[in-house]
Amino acid sequence: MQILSLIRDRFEKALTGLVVDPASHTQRITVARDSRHGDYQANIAMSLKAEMGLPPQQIAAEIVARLQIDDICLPPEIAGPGFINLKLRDDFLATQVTLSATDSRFGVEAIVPRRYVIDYSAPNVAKPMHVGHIRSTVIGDALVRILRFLGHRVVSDNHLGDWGTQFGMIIYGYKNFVNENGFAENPVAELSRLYRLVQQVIGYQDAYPKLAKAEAAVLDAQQLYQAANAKAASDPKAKAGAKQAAKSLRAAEELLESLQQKVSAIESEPALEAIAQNHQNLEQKVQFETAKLHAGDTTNLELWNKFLPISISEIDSVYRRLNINFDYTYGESFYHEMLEPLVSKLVVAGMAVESEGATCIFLPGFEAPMIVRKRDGAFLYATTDLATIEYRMQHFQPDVILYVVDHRQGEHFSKLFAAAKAIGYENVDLQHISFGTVLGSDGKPFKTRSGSVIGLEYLLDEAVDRAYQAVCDPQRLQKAGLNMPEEEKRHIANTVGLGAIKFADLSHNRTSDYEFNTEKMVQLEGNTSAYIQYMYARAQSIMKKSDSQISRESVAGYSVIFAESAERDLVLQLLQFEDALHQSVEAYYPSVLASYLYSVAKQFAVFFDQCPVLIASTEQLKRSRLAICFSTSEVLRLGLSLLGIGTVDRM
RNA sequence: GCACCCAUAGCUCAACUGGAUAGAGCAUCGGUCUACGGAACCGAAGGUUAGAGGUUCGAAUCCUCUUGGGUGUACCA
Repeated sequence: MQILSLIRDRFEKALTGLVVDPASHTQRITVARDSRHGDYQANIAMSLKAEMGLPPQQIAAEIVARLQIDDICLPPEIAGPGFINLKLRDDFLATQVTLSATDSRFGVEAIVPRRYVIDYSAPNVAKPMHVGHIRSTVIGDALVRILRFLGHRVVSDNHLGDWGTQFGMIIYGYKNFVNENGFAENPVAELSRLYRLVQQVIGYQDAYPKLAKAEAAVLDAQQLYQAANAKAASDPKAKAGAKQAAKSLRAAEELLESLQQKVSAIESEPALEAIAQNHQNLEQKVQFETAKLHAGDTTNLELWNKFLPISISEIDSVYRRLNINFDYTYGESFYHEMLEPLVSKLVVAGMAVESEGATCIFLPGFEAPMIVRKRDGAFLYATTDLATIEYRMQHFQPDVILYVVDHRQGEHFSKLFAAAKAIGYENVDLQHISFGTVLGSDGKPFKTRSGSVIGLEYLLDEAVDRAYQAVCDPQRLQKAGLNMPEEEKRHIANTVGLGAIKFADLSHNRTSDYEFNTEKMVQLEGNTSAYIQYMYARAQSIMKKSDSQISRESVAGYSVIFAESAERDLVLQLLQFEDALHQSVEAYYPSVLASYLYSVAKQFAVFFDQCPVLIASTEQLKRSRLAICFSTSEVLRLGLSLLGIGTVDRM
């Protein structure tokens, strides 16, 4: 039962014959922001002033007169400049909540399905996963779950980076620097070491020749800065120039510092320095290995086949912990054979042309073209992405393809989507579900103090450890009267810790950057999953203690009554579950569902505080409150599960 | 240089996409309860929504400019 759409339907009927396009106005009916204005509000009349040429209050009165809604609401009230305020009838709320509680989907109805392909997570194989991979993975997974629950047909696809330069790096690294014993003992760690080693040396070789120039640039910038400052002192108009100069100076200094870091990382270790000396132009050598792999070189292909499962098993272990599954994992390599024919086809059709030796698609509105084949004949990720669209259209016939990828690739996707349209894919809705950066507490991209990235597994471990300490603190458990075996404690810590990481991510508006702070997110108070999980556990505990056996089958016999306002407030929120789901996928913001669940949990805490259940004044009231506990549990458990977060019966 | 994004309470974030007195959580201060597990509940304080104009019944939200930050920018992904 979607209350909002029910109300909108009634308004649409009332507006029919009154205005030109009734449906377009009903979007302006929303949950009341302030409960003093009722439960829902319609902000329609004001915007109809121009169309109807009447004062908004009069329009509102007209609408209300035509509105048939008394089976759901109390008589509507008109307020302020023409708001129509609605308050739902108590008997309606009571009936609906019982009805929902008897349903395993809490009354959420399946809708006309659309076909979705959701492209998310997409880590680079052979590079260790880090905190940056959390967002795509967790947001994508939540969208898959919610859309599926609503009845859509969803294909989840992990577009693994399994064919890129990083393989050239570990192939070269393996051929030249492998520690055989280390590889035999722990291949994942050894590959990761090789990757870092090669990356460091390339970084060094790239940075070293630039050092002198960067030093000079800093000196120049300093001079310019001083000159500009001197000028600004006498001439206020030159102030902007001085600021600009300060900015340039800072940029030059930062560049120099990062170069120096790369250089000293190698020079501080003689072994690394020797490698750098003995393997000049490593970047080109690595590119050569990559090119050989792409060309089908037997040795490199064998190595690729050897390394791939190793890296994938590591990634899979992260997915297993996070309980994330994909329908398909078609990595870049999967599309490899399709690139050449695709580019040829585009060239023949005249859609791709040669420019400066590269094969390009020029797109109106973009300065630079989309390059689909490099001068040296190699293909790029743009090529793969186009081939991927083609493949998905042929095999999945989606109405929508969502790319859950960080915002820095915004321009790439605008180009890709324009190109896809240009080559004939006009009937698919392509959307870049972009998200912000994960920051450290210094407001900069999340890294260790020394600048290296932190492994994802480590962060998961940390969250679980902290959760264990907080939730399974012996004193706390004793005070709560909870006696549990070690195994259960670990299970709880796992559910709470991993939930905390997911929830911290999902509760933020995806387009904002957010600060990653394990300490805070597992602090287990405030806007965290632990708080919600805790409220769920408390509701479970009450039901367990009652002698009546409430269940989905029996709850129909527990009619709901409102003795306190806390009960009505909670029930109203529970019935907005379906609205929250629809709203969260409307523009693909899982954060809408996350904050809905938090406010339900908070509302339950109020109910819990003010409405004794087991010792309620009458048996009827006790049964009503049990039904409310049951319904709350259902919504919290279901809702969290749609975010990929679990619950436990006690914690 | 050009393009896109951002700036909201001391801190971390919301604000249903133009609605009524901008809300939560931390932190601070004060209060409640011999009720179902004190990770509880209630209250106070905290804001010229970076600044200046504009659009209209109405702006944190849309437009213009200014300031400060981030990101991307022809052969990496």
